[in-house]
Amino acid sequence: MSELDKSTEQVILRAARKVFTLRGFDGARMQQIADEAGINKALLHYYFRSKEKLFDAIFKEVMQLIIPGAVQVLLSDLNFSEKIYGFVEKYLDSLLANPDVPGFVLHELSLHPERLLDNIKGMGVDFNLLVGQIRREIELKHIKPVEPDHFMINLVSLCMFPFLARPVLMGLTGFDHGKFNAFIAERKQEIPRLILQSILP
Amino acid sequence: MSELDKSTEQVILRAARKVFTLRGFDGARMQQIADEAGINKALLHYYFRSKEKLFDAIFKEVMQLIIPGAVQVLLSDLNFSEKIYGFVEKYLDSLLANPDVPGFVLHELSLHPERLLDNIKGMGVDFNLLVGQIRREIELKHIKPVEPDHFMINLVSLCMFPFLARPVLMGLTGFDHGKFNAFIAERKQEIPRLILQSILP
DNA sequence: CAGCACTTTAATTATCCGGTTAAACCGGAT
DNA sequence: ATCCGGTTTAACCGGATAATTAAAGTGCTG
Repeated sequence: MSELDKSTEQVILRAARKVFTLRGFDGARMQQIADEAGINKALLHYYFRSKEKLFDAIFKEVMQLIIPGAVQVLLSDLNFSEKIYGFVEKYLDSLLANPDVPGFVLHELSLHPERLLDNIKGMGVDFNLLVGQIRREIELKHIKPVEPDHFMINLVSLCMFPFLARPVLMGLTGFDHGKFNAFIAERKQEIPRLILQSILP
Repeated sequence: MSELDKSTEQVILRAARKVFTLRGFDGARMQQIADEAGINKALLHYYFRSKEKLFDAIFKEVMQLIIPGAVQVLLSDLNFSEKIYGFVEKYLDSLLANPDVPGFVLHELSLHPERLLDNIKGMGVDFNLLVGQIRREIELKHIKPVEPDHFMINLVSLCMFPFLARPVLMGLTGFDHGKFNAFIAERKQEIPRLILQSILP
């Protein structure tokens, strides 16, 4: 595999990611991906034999893009407040860099949970480890007793939802691109404040 | 238009809603909708001339299903805490009755914001009215000063997101259908508690 | 009965799209 | 120069699917 190979493959993957995340698997067209990559359909199939194969490739890529980075922070040895601030900051940044990935991923997961959930399992996101962390913090009286399930869902909800609702926000309230980004930036303080004051003793 | 007409039309709309919300516009098949309704494709086109027309019909229906009911509570003359508890309770109930509507709506909105946002505008959801309510409560010192934008987004995020992530929850943690519903029921207390303690003086 | 709205059946058209193929081109490596 | 992997071009295939049509049937109503 030559240098050119790699770069073409990358060009294709970038194009595919754009089209797939924008239109979903069912809405994406191989022709559109080829156009976006500046190549032709034939070459697309030369690299990736089928739409499914191409999709699988970018889905893995995209999952690694949103999940693991921010989780590291939660497993570090910062104190609890710092962890929350750190997580939210990192997570929002990675979502800002890929604003339509969350909607894409959740939509595809809801269409084919069984097939796609394996991708998550096999990538080192250990839900139980996080829950264990929280239980420990409770035992140490660093935080009030909370249901770890609700805590995690609350945290992720508050970070991710604005991206899922972005079209509505931008269409209904006068949000433009810049205003939306500023809004998310504000949430780097807003979310930790909301979460923390509910659980700090 | 006879009684039979109406009931057939209703049968079609119910079938279409099921298939569309489950698979999205691009994933939905007219044949599948006909099967689900227990009729044939020809009759589908007899009532709704095209897939687009049928989609428009159910999209309007579905929007009215999630949006306006719960908002009433916020505009009533309950005190602020009661409003929040009431809103969350009502909203979660209507989402529980239509668990895959949120994902469907947000996905379609992100594909065709311009075309679909009109549906929202023309249905009496006055965002500014809600913001006004919040500002008034602040002036009256019923609640601490908050950004209305963040407040509203926080509230909706916490209610809606679990439904968007339901496939993940049910695939990753051992949630089954009953556990999920119980989890949502818990959130009728969890969400107002979280929200309120951040803004009550 | 006759008319009318609704419904079915079955066949057909037109389009879209994923995938394939063959032939040629190009540039770098052997 | 020759070979070869990457690339282009253009045409094509086959299947899926939305949409249409014609013809007949059903059942209610006036």
